Amino acid sequence: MAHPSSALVVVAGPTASGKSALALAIAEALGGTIINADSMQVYRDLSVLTARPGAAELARAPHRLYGVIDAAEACSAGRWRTLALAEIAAAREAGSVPVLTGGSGLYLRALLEGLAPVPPVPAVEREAARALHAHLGGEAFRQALAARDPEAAQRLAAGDTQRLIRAYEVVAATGRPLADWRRGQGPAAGPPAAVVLLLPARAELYAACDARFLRMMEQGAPAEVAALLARGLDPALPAMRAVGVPELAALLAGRTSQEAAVAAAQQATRRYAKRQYTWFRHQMPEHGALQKRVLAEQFSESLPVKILPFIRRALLTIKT
RNA sequence: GGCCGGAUGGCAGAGUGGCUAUGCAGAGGACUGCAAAUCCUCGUACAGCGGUUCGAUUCCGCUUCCGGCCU
Repeated sequence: MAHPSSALVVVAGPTASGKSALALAIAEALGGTIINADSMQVYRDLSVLTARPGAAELARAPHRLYGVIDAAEACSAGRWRTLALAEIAAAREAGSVPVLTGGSGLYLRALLEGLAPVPPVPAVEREAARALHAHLGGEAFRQALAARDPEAAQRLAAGDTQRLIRAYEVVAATGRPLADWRRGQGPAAGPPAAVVLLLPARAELYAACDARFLRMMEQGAPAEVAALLARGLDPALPAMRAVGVPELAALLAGRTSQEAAVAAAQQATRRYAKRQYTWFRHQMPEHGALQKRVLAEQFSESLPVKILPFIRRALLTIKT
């Protein structure tokens, strides 16, 4: 027997804003299932460093998509979306409200707005694009792209390696520019949702970021990184580039002091949080099937009480 | 007390008689399949007061402060 509403709950916000705690409180109150929407918490090898929920939290509500992918693999917005849709369906099947939480804006958007139906680009094609970029350099590569996708070449900066390569591999593999694929799709709205956005004051959040990293150090972050490094994986893999991994790797290699490594990791966290603010302020989907509430504060014991009425109401009134 | 060397944007650190680096921090922004990623943009700062000069952050003097050495 399914839950009366087919809407889902989304708790978003920058790192260390307390979204996991809020999501947990909401899931407990509604009998929901927490589904991870964080690009780094999906990796099995990263637990302490990504502030993954611990045993105590896991016992309070079902958690899905945490630590389900090996660090040797690269997740992606598309792959995550497929996994998330399956988990959402499974939760509903079980009569549980899906509560999505995580700081990866692109993932949330892919879910809430849909993704252009670009067919998967074959690995050979991707490798070819990367090799060509490495060979030509940014500006010449951009010009090479202009021959096939003038619009993208015009829009992207020569230094924007990642997007340049993506645009190139898509035209190369499909014969159609990325923007073309997007147009074909239209404004495909995803599932209806009640969205809670946590945007605490900057100084307050930065302090929380700093304190949390110190806690991670005590909880064994260096050992976690040591174990990851021992696998000898490609340093270009996403998991290898998570905040704290390069910094602690430098510490373990004796290239820096503990104090410097911690400071660098804290700073990387703050920068990441800053980018998340910009994203959540301007890029979060807005459409008819979404009801959004923005809270300018961090998680606190009183927050769930404050926000639950909105969520309950939204779940009942959202058109499905 | 004397001699010498410094004083540059939040920090580090170049430099020049007119066009006022750079790095880091910080801020704003972009963002459709590696997103904890990948990028873009943003700062007349030259210790104070006089003087020289068409023009001083750059030259000179004094003051203050900071270092070093000497007594």
